[in-house]
Amino acid sequence: MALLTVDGPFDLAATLKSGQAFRWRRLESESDDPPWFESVAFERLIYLRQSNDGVEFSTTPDSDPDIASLLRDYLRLDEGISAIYEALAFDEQVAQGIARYPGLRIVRQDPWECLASFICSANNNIRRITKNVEDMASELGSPIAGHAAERRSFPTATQLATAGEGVLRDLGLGFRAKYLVATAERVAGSEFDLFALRLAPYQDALDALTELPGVGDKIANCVLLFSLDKPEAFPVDVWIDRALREQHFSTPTTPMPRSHMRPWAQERFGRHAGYANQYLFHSRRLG
DNA sequence: AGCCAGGCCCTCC
DNA sequence: GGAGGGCCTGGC
Repeated sequence: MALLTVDGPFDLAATLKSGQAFRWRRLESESDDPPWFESVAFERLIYLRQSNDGVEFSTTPDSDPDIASLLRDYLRLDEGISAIYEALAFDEQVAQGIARYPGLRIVRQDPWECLASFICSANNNIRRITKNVEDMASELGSPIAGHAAERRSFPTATQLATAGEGVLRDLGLGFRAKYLVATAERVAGSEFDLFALRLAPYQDALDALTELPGVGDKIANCVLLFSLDKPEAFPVDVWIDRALREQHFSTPTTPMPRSHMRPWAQERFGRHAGYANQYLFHSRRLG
């Protein structure tokens, strides 16, 4: 076991269970200690637990000496969260969210797993998205070295494309199956470089993503925010729609259509729009 | 029974 | 460009 030191507010449970990533499980704790969270990443089983000093972690297998830096990176532990909070404090609704959930952070996931997971999110609920993602891993992913009977890595684009629509439909993915396969084929091919979008400007990356089947503006912005280093991304879903409508567009005779909300919010919140989004979403959803 | 769930796509206008 | 309907599935 080892420790990741954290600077500034950090809430592991809120961060891992806020609908950004879908493979974190809260394990039953035997005592009053904080619970462990388990996931599969970096071809390993990953365990994280909040402690007074930061985040404890262990992985299996544990042979990689760089795993600590990978986890720091995943959890964005070196992000200057306090400065972001200060920059967003002008908005009353966001400020209330920050006060209620200090330390809720935006993670930095693997882009492919993030993209495939959010394709599953269309017209779906978080509970079922979680099941869909886990079922794809169990059925199509690769086992962890030394842990053949346990959870598997999320399938690569090639693994998903090879499986085909029928297999995914049988797994219960519904109409998303054809989108998953078609997008997996594009990502597995040589023309579309998903990882390279981390270095592309926001608008270029957005345009590229929305060319993919099953990926519209909302899902693209989720992928940009949670995996492609675009902190200005602002996914507008039903919860954000409600939150903004209630706060800012409740009275006008012509209510703002959803398509206008993202530009409006990005103008308002600027380069930290993604954090504003996460707080509006989390606060409104948990009520 | 009918509606909703962190949408997207297609068709019409 | 935008409004309307269909879509897999599961839970209430």
